[in-house]
Amino acid sequence: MRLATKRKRVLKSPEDRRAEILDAAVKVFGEKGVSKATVSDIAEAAGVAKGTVYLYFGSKEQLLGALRDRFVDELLGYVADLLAQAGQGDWWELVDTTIETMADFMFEKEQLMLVFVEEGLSSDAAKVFPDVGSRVDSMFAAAIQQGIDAGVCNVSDPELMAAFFHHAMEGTLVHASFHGDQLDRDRFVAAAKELVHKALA
Amino acid sequence: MRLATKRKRVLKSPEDRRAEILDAAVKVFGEKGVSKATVSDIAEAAGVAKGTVYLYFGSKEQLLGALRDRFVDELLGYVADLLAQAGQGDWWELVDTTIETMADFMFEKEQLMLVFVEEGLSSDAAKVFPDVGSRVDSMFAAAIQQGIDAGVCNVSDPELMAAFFHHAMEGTLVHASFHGDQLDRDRFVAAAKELVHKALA
Amino acid sequence: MRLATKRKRVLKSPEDRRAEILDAAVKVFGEKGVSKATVSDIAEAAGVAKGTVYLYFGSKEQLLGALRDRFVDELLGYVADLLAQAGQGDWWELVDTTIETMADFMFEKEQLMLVFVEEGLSSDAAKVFPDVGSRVDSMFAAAIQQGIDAGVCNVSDPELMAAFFHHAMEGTLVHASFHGDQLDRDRFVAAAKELVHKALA
Amino acid sequence: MRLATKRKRVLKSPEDRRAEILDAAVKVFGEKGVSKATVSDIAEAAGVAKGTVYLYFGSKEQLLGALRDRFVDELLGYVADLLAQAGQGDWWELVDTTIETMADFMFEKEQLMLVFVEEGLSSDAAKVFPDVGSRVDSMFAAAIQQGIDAGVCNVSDPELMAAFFHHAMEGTLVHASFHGDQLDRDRFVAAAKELVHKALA
DNA sequence: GATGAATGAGGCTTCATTCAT
DNA sequence: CATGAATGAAGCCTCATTCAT
Repeated sequence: MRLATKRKRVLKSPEDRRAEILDAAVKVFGEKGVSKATVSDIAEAAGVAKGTVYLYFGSKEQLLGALRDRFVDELLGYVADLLAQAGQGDWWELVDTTIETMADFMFEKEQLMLVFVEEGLSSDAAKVFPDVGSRVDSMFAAAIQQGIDAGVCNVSDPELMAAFFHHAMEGTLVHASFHGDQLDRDRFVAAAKELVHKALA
Repeated sequence: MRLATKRKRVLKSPEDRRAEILDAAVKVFGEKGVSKATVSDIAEAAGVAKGTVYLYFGSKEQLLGALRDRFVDELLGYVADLLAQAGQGDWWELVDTTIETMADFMFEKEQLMLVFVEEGLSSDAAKVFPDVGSRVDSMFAAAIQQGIDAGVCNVSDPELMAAFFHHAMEGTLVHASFHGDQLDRDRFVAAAKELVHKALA
Repeated sequence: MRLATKRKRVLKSPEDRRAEILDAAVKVFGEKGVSKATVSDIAEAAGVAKGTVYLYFGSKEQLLGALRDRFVDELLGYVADLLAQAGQGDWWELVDTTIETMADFMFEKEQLMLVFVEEGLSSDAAKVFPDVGSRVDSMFAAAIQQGIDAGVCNVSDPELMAAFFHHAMEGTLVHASFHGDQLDRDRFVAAAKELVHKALA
Repeated sequence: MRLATKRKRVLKSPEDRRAEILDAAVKVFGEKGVSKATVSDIAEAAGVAKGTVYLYFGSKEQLLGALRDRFVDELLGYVADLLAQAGQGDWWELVDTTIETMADFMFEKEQLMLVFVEEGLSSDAAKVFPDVGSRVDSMFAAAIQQGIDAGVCNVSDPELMAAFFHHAMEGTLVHASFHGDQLDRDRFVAAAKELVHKALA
């Protein structure tokens, strides 16, 4: 006689199941780290059996890849929104909007970023998938260059400055997030704006 | 008589052995990532047998801890040098020296930083050992506060600004290092100085 | 509404369904081996869903048993035909007919024999179901004994000789079949007749 | 507190360990069949831990390959002995010696043959490794051809006849072995000689 | 009946750790 | 001290079987 309570068999739409497992993976990877997290952990967090995870994702590695894909998709969504507003104001306004949008995205995807900061280093997947971080840097650098060309701002090394802004925000947030410190969004945005405005002045 | 070739037994002082193993660990952890790296890998890289690693370090986890300890010690050495020069010039000079010193330290310890960025998040060790990153942030924040108090600089949120500076530099360097991009030290220092000077003006 | 294409639901008589699944099982077991073949493979080859296989056969093991039953039934059909002709000619004619009948049966059931040669050894089913091979041996042995009693042939060890004949034919055919060599039926029959005739002379 | 008794750690020469594991593998594969046998079973039968099996053989598949290699080596040893005696007597004497040698080999390697009869069909390894059975057939066929050329024997289809002899002996022995019937060596040899002598007369 | 998503026991394999030599 | 063969817990993954639809 088995002691284990048998999980109630629940059928859901494939999309929902997939999303549930991905959400559980974000949670578990974020909490225990990618390599310490087991597929069992993820299955349990998702409320499904281990085998179900393999029904939707061929392997732990592929599950991570799917996570990355979803992350990129969401980031691109944010970027699209940004670009839509690009023509509607002056350059400094766009800078502020960008900072706020990035901050909001980071706050929202806090845990997922944690996963990729850890996993990105050393994983083979990192070499296969496009590096989202580098893309963001390039976007920022191009925007700064536009400001310089338009004569509204001034900075010697737009590329490095873009990387600095990106990692200043991301690193600070991830670090706080990992240590359990709750960072105030408005305070964060205000400080980031001050940093960027002064540095580009 | 066994046919397997026996490693030449080289007698060394325990300190040297320890250091050799730690160096090998930095190399292997940096290349394969902490969890993918095996104790065998490290032993092989150090030119000793697996058992020998356990003679010097109780476990893989403790080996990582020792690595962290050594890192902190070295960082403190750099900081001590910094403080020794603190009284010898004005505040802005100290800022520049700090930036240069940090940059040099980071460039030198590039690979080791990679290890801790990967491992630091989610590891148990992170909770046990002092968080070096937070210490650096505090140091920076205190220094900025001194500048404000002395009336030589101005910034609304010294704490966040300190964290921004720290992660801007660290994140940019680690990111480049991981992607194999070689960053020029002087260019990096110049950009960092511009960032900090303008942000604190 | 699901996007997955639904298999055309074809209603058939249970007997046909059963036979189709058994045929598919012979094919798949023969190609991949009993243990490497999955129930999914069989279902797919039969053009039904996995669950349907379990509607007709309680388990993979029982499916194999059903296969064996059908094989035995077919073999018995051949044997019945043989016996019907037993009285109609002399003993040597019966021998030739037997060889030809066995050969035809083996050529026809080539793949199925492959399955049982693999599975038969070591399987639990082998202990439960009657050993067809032994039955054939006994039949052969009895026939030889009749020839001896009738004074038309001569051999020291009818039992072993019967086993030899059986395995000579079966082994040669299965071996060729497994290695993909196509064996000519007439050549095979001629050689078998020569073997048996001379050995029993 | 663990209930499992800890195995005493015993160090042996690699050759002995390897041989022990191979012997255990023969036993377990023979008893349970290759696919039903687990690596744990083999380890237990060998009196070692599961990991030890992987220290000597990279995988279950490779263990099987090593078994096959050893089998071939042993068979070749027997063949070498045979050839050494080839020139020393007349052709019929060689035939008898061959039969006896083959019988002895088969009786000795009974269980191992069981393993390969089962495994050979359907395994990928079968395609990679040379097919021992076919080699034996070719050897037999060549020997028969020599007899024909020398005018001492007569048969229409040497190749098929060789295959018949081979499978008659192997099949009968494996079949008996699998069903637990103990076959008398001398009786077996006598019957085999009668079969071959009469068939080749 | 028919389907195939869901389940979970169990197999293969890795590797941190131990300890006889 | 140093070694590396031996160990076994634990993880990834497969697939026979079940059952809601």
